[in-house]
Amino acid sequence: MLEKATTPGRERWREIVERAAAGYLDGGRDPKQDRSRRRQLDLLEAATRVFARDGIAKAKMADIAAEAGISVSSIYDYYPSKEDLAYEIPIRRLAQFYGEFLAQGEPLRTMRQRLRLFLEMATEYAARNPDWARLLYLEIWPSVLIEEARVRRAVDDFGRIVVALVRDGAERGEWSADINAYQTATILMGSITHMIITWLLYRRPEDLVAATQPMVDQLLRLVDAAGP
Amino acid sequence: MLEKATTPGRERWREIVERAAAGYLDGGRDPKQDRSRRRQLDLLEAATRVFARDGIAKAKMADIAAEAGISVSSIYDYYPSKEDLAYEIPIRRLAQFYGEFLAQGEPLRTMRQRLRLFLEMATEYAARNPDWARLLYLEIWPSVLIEEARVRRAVDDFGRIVVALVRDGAERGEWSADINAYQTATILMGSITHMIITWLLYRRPEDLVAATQPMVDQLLRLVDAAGP
Amino acid sequence: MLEKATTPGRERWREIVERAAAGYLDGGRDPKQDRSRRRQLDLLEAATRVFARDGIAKAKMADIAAEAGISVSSIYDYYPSKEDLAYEIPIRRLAQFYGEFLAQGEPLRTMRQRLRLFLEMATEYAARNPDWARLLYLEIWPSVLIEEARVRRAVDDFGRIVVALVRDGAERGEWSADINAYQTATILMGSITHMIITWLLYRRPEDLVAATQPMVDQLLRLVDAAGP
Amino acid sequence: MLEKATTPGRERWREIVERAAAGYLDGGRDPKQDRSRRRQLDLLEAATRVFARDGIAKAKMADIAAEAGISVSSIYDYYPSKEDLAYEIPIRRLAQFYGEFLAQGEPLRTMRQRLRLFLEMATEYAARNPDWARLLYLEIWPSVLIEEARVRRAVDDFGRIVVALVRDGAERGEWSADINAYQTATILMGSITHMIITWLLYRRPEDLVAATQPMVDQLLRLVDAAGP
DNA sequence: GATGAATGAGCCTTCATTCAT
DNA sequence: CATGAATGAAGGCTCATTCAT
Repeated sequence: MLEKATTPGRERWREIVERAAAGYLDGGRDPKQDRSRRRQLDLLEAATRVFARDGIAKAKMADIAAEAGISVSSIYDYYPSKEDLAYEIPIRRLAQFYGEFLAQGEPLRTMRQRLRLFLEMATEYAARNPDWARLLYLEIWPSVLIEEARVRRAVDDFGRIVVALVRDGAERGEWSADINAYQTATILMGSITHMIITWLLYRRPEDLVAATQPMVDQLLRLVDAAGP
Repeated sequence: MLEKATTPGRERWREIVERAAAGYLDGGRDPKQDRSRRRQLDLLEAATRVFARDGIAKAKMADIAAEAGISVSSIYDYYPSKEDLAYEIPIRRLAQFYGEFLAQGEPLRTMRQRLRLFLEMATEYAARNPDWARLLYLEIWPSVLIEEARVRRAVDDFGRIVVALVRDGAERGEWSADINAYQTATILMGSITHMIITWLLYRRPEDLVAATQPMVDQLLRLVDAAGP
Repeated sequence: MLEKATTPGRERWREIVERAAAGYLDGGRDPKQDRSRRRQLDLLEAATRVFARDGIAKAKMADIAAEAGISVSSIYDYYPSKEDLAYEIPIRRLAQFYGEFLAQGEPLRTMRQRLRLFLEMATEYAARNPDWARLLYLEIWPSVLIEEARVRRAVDDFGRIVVALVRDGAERGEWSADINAYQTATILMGSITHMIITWLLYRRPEDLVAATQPMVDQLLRLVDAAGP
Repeated sequence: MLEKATTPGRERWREIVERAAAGYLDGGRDPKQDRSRRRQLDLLEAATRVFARDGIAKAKMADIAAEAGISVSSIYDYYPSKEDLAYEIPIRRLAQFYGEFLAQGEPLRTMRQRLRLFLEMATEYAARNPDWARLLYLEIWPSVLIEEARVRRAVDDFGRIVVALVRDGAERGEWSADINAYQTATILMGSITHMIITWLLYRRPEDLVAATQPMVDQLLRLVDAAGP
């Protein structure tokens, strides 16, 4: 088992995260279009704010354009529809998030550390980007209606990564091999997610990041103690 | 301490649940209007289905009317607007849920049992009423836009009850008095909620209720082991 | 001329007024239906208030029913449509008004007196029944849309009577035979009507009836002085 | 006079008319938007026709759009609601009318002439713009419901101007200083208004403008002869 | 490349009217 | 008789999307 622990095949998490992080590398930049790039990013940020505030369904293209300081019809130069615009945001943001996790998680030694990192990064990212967090946790995540495959996959990767980390840790012997990875991942993700949502809705706890740490401690203890 | 265990002051949960369950006792029924009552219930169920399927924002009154087998304008005999119709559903359903929990939880001996009951009832109720669950967990819960106080309160009571149960258990000495009730409640609720949402979105795990039990076991072990 | 002054043929006004006043004698009362009669009158008064307040086009049957203390569908026992209800009011009221004028005007000696009576009665009636006056002067009179012949006729009789009085006075030698009856009637009616409308809209002058008298004096001087 | 006769203080009418005429000078035109201006004017004229025909309350936006040859939603590019559209018409038209009166009335020598001008202009304007006249005299003027301050003021200015002219004439010694300006104005306005309304409703007299002149003669004789 | 202008499709809501009881 | 209950028809308004300039 120990040998196996070093087998590349076992590093499920890396594989998943790498693919997830690659999601946004969909084209080189045309230097001529840098100004256009900038506009597009402004647009995405403006859209994030408006979607977060009004919800995707009720958000108006006119409001987004105003927020971005461009004309409504210009939006259609970048995205063919409101939906496409809305979906581009999680695709990019999540890919970026996964990329950051990859960079910071790679040097770490244990899965336990990576698990902690992942959970804490999630809250930190949310705390730093509350509009985006609202959009992700309150709009996109729960949306039954989103069928766009790339969005679905990007969101699902979140859970897959946690499951992979738990499994990888088990295989490496960091905790019981009998651990129910799926169930444990549900607890980890659900707890973090719930805390973030509560913060988004009620601003409680006041300091989201600070409150996360002890909870992660408690959650990791659960992992350590995990039986079947 | 043991005597205190029976002191009314300690039974926070009862107080909260009783008030929450009373939410729907807002009027006796006029026997003459039984037919009307029936229509109204049909309407609420039809609305639940449509809201669950399309989301509140995108749901059409015409679809609801068709689903209920009545005319659109008849809906307005019962509710003054789409919003009001949408809000009536969680208000009633949650009150009913709290009422059932009160009835089943009262005879129990320990808070631990009540905690388990509450969490398991949540998944059972969701499994039995998937449309309603979709509406609650995917639409109403995450909605930033709902400001109607009664809805807000009914939803918030969910968390309040879990916190109260944890606290009551601590005071009765069922677990460490140092337990961080709020954090623990976050974990409990988040885990259950996350599992339900995952089931609603992906039908995984296949048997929601069966999958819940071991997770609740694991969660309760967490409570038992809880330190500060 | 004097003989002619007493000739019945000359008394145009009487003929017109008598026919106009007869408008409401459209049926004897069935003693059994006295209660129903009462209800109907209540309804008409309630409708007058609501029509005066909201305008005929915007008035709602529901409001009228509420104001009358009956059910909406009961209204349809009396009148087949909102329009019919609205039109019944001026038909009755005007006939009643013409009847009163006939009674009070008959004993008078001169057309000048009758003219004065008619103009003053118009303001008095308006002052005493402001709701009805609003309905007549602000809704029915200016309405292009009313095509119901009986209403049209009842309203038109108002002008016809004034013209007839002017003509009769001329024939009786009370003023110049060269008087332009139509033009003079326009001035008389327009002035009175305008004063009433101003009062209805702005409550100015405060005392409508008191303000009318000097104006009628001035108007009659005009008649006296009338040339072609 | 003699100079004093020209003293600003006395020229009440000028002050009122100038302010009233200024109502529509609410912005220079952006030359780039000339096409848009044109559309807007077309729209206003189409709306005038439809409002005149069906009444404001019963007029349909769809009909107005069809009449103007544009789409319904385009109307909302110009005016936020049917009411706003309806109110813009009298505001503009009346300001324009007051402006024309100012231009033509200024060079005149006597208030008597101005009074005649004003009354005759009113009928001429109505005869030339029967749709607008219908809207003003049959819909807006009598409407109890219009509370928009600018409309109210524009309409009220009509009466205020007549009163001012009568007063100014009295002060200049053109007629008795004891004249009851308010009552006289009521007669003048009421007569003209009544004649116009009669013409609008029944097309009688056939030639409105021609019929007006002798009536104004008669009315001015009344002013000349006015006592208290 | 950017946008002002225009629109069609659609949806919520209102309300006069009907009818079974 | 009286009415509660139900509805069809209609209309104001919104808004994502298109397109000529």
